[in-house]
Amino acid sequence: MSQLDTVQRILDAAEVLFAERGFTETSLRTITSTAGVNLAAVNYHFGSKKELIQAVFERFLTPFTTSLDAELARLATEEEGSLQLDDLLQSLYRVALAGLASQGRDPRRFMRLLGLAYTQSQGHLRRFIVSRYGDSYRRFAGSLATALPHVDPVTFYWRLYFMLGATVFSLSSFDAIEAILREDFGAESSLEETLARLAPAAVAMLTAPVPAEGG
Amino acid sequence: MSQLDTVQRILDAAEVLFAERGFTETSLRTITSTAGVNLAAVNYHFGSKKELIQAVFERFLTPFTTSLDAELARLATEEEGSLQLDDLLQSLYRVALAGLASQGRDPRRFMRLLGLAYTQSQGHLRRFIVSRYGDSYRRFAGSLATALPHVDPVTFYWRLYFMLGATVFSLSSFDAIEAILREDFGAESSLEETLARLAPAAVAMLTAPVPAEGG
DNA sequence: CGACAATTTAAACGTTTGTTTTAACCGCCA
DNA sequence: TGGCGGTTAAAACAAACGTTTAAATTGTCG
Repeated sequence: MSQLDTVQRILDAAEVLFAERGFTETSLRTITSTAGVNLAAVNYHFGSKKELIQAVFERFLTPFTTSLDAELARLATEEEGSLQLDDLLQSLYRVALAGLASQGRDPRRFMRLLGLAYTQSQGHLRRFIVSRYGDSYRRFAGSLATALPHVDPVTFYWRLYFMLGATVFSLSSFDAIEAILREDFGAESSLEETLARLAPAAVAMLTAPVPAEGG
Repeated sequence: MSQLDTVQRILDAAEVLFAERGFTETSLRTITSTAGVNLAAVNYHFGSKKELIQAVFERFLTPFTTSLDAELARLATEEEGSLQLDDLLQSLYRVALAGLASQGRDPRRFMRLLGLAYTQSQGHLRRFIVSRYGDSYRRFAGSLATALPHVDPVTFYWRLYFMLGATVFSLSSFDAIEAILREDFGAESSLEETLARLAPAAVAMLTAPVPAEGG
C-alpha cells in the first residue's frame, strides 16, 4: 500500500465520518479502522487531527473555489455590463453540483461539511477557510452586490447570510427533510428539484423590497 | 445552598457553555466548576449528561411554545377568516424576543442552541424535541400553510426549512456577522434591526412565485 | 436533642481520547 | 548482499471524559 493510497483512504473515511457525526464525535480510531490503516498514520501523514480536518476541507474547497472563479470570469467576459442575478446563482449551483458530482462525491456531504464548519465552533477551521478562500467569497459576493444596486450594503450582506443559512441548513439536512416530506406527502424530492426550489426563493429574498429606514 | 439553587446554577452554566462550544466540547467538569457546584451534582440531579442537555432545552422551549400557542389562539379568535402571513411571522418573532427577554435570557443564545439541536447529531435531543414540541410546530406550520393557499405543500415545506435555516443560521451567528459588518461598513446592527430585515426576506421567500412544474 | 432523609463532597472507577515511541517492514540504489 | 530513507505496526503514554461510590454534611421533623 503506497503512501498516496493511505493518505487518500484516510481523507475518504474522514470526509464521510465527519459529515455524519461531526468532528469531536469522530475519533481517529474510527477513521483509521474504517480506512483500514494504522492509527498512527493520521499523525504521521497529517500531523494532528486538526490538520486532518483542514485537509478534508481543502480537498473539496480548492477545486470548488477554482471552478467558481473560472465560471465567474467566463461570465464577466461573455456579458458586457453587470451580471444578472440569475446567472450568478445558476453558476454557483452548477459549479457546486457538477464540479462535485464529476469527482464522484456527494454534494449533500459537501453541504453538511460546510454547515459543520460554521456551526461547530472549530476556531482553527474557520480561520483556515477564511484565510484560504475569503478572497473568492468576497469576489462572488461583490458580483452579487453589483447585480442588486438598489439594496443598501448592510441589508444586502444580511440577506446574503440569510441565503447562506437557508442553503447550508436545508441541504445539509436534506436526507432528514426529504424523509419527512416523503412520509407526509408521499412526494420524493431530488437534490436537483430542491435546488430548483431554492434558487427562486433565494432570488426573491435578495430582491425583496427594502423597507424604509428609520427604526 | 438549596437544591433549587444547585439545579438552577447548573442549568444556567450549561445553557451558556453549550451555546458557546456545543455539547461534546463542553465537559461536565467545566459546567460544574462554572456553576460552583460539585461534579457529581449533575448526575445526582439530572441523571446523565444527555438528560441535562434535554433539561436545558426544556427550560426555554416550554415557555416559548406555550406563549406561541397562546398568541396563535389569540390571533385566531381576533380575526375571522384565515390569518395573514405578516401577523403570523410577527407573532413568532415577538414571542421569541419578548418572551425570552422578559426572563432576562439572550435570544441569540436561544437561536444558537436551536441551531445546535439541528446540526449536532444528538439523536436523543432531536427525538426529545419532536415528541415534546412537534404538535405546536405543526400547528404553526399549518397556520402558515393556510395563509399561502397558492403554494403547493411540498414547495411550502421546503421554503419553511429555508426560512428556518436562514433564521437559525444568521441569528445563531449574529455576533460574528455583526462584527464583520461593523468592520466593513461601520454600521452596527441590533437584533431588532436584523429581525426587521429578516421578516420581509422570509415573506418574500414564502410568497415567491412557484415556477411551473415538470422537471 | 436525636434521627432520618436529602444533598454535597472528595475520591476513585473504567473508558476513551489524541499523541508519541520504538521496532519492524518495505522498496531502492550502491 | 547490505544499508538506508520512507512508511507501517503494535504498544504505550498522559490526559480527559462520564459516571459511581461511600463518607461527610445539611436541613427537617418528631
